[in-house]
Order: sequence, then structure tokens, then C-alpha cells
Amino acid sequence: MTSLSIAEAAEQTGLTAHTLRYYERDGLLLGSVERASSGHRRYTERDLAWIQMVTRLRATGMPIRDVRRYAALVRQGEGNEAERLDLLLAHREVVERQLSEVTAHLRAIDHKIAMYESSVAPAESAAGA
Amino acid sequence: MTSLSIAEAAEQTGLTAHTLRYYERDGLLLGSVERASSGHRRYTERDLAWIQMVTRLRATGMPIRDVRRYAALVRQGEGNEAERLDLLLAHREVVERQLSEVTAHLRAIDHKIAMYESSVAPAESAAGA
DNA sequence: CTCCGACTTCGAGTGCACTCCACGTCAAGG
DNA sequence: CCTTGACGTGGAGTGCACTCGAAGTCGGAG
Repeated sequence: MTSLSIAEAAEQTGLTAHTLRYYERDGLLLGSVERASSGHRRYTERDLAWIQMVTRLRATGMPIRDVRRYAALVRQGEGNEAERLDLLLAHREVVERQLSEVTAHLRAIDHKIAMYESSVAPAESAAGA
Repeated sequence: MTSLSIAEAAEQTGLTAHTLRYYERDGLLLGSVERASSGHRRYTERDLAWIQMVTRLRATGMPIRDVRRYAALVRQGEGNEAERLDLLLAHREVVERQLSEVTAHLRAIDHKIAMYESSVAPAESAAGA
């Protein structure tokens, strides 16, 4: 009932149909997506929830290969929660280091911006005067 | 005097010698780096300061092509500060949007981590008991 | 029955940012 | 004189993550 075509799933997830197929091929999903009798994929709520998690991992910079490892752990079922946790904690650390690096660089860029603002603003007033 | 070989510049900037040559070829620097009589590059303080700025832009995700545009503006000399400012402001906006997206995704991942922590920790105590 | 549009597969192509290779040159040390 | 090592060049190669193309299938509208 609540199963979507690939086009609908693409719309829901913000990915393209191409990317959804690619993720499935590459083992990033929890298994093969169900098929209608026509052979067309039917995405369930569970698929979409998982794809959202994949999207979060990707959006925070986790490489495809690590997402695949994580998916493999989840696919295996219960019992490896500690491994999953390790993987997520390691990722979290990477992301946080990167966030603080980017923030620091951004501050330096802001400094540059402030310099240009003080050199451009007076020129604008002069042009306006 | 205060000019460095490419190996030293690489060490100082955290880039590889390969990357330094690549950046120069690709127009990311402010001009051709000076050469010793041997033909070897000699990086000045000014070169290093600029390369640091390039590094900041790259580290915050600015595409090579935009860095090249920015370098071209700076190379042109005074008079285009407004354009440089526009470029940096546009970049700043992209970076900030991305920072907040990543932060939001990270929070969701943290939520997942918390779930695993509460499922793993009791298991550990059980194993310890 | 025919056509259309949405899907299927497999494999090739793309864009980005490096990264490396092969070969050549030069200055200094033994 | 010969070797060594750091550097030079041009161009090819790599890894990643998609992204697309070609050709085929299927269900439903006209």
C-alpha cells in the first residue's frame, strides 16, 4: 500500500532514480528492494527510513564504502550493535573535527571579508556622493 | 633569503609538492613562482600567505574553478574589491548553509548513537557480571 | 493492435581534484 | 668523472561518486 515507485522514492528522498539504483547495486541498502509483478521497484517505508539514514551519513561525508560496511552490519541483524556504534562514533569524531576546522577557516575568511567591506563601503559612499 | 624550496613550501602549507605545482599550473596562485638559477621554484612569504588563503577556501569546499576566479581578481590588482567581496560573501553563505545542514544531520546521527549506546552498555555490564 | 511513458539492465562516461610516471637537468659530494 | 638526490616538465592515471546512454519490457490509453 504505502509503497512507492522509484520516481516517488526519488522525490521523497531528494536523490535521483539513478542514484537509488546505484545505491542498491552497491550494497548500501538493507537488501534488494521489492518488485512489483512488472519488475518495477517498490520502496517501503522501511526502505525510505534507511535511505534517509544513508543520506545523513553521506551528507556528513561518510564514504560510500563505510556506508556499505554499516549497511552490512545492520543487514546481519542483532548482535553487532557494538560494531555499529564504533563505526558511528568514529564517523562522528571525523565530522566534528571537520566542522571545527571549517569553522576556523570560515572565521579567517570572515576576517578577509571584513577587510574588503571596509575598503569597499567607503568607495561606494564616495561613488554615491 | 626567506624563500623556500618546493619541499619546504609543501611542509609549511601541508600540501604536497605535486599539489603546489598543480595549483600553479591551474592558475590558483597569483603568478608564476620565482625560480632559482637552477630552475627550481623559490616560494616567498607572500606566496605562502596566498597559498594559505587558497587552502582555507579549498578546506571550506570552494571549487578549484572559483579559487581560480578569485586569484584572477587579486592578480588584476586594486579596483575590483567589490567583486572579490561578492565572491567571498557568496562562498560564505554556501559554507554556512552547509555547516548547518551537516550539524543537523549530525544531531540525527547522535540520536542513533544514543540508541546504540543504551542497547550496548547494558549488554557490556551483563557480560561483565 | 499500437503507442506511450515509466520503468528495467549493463556498462560506459563524466567531473573533480589530485597523484603519479618517465625522463631530463643540475649542483654537490666522494 | 660518476653518482645521488632534489627538482623540472608534460601528460597519463587514479579514486570517488555519481550520471548517463542504449536497448529492451510492461501496463494502460486510444
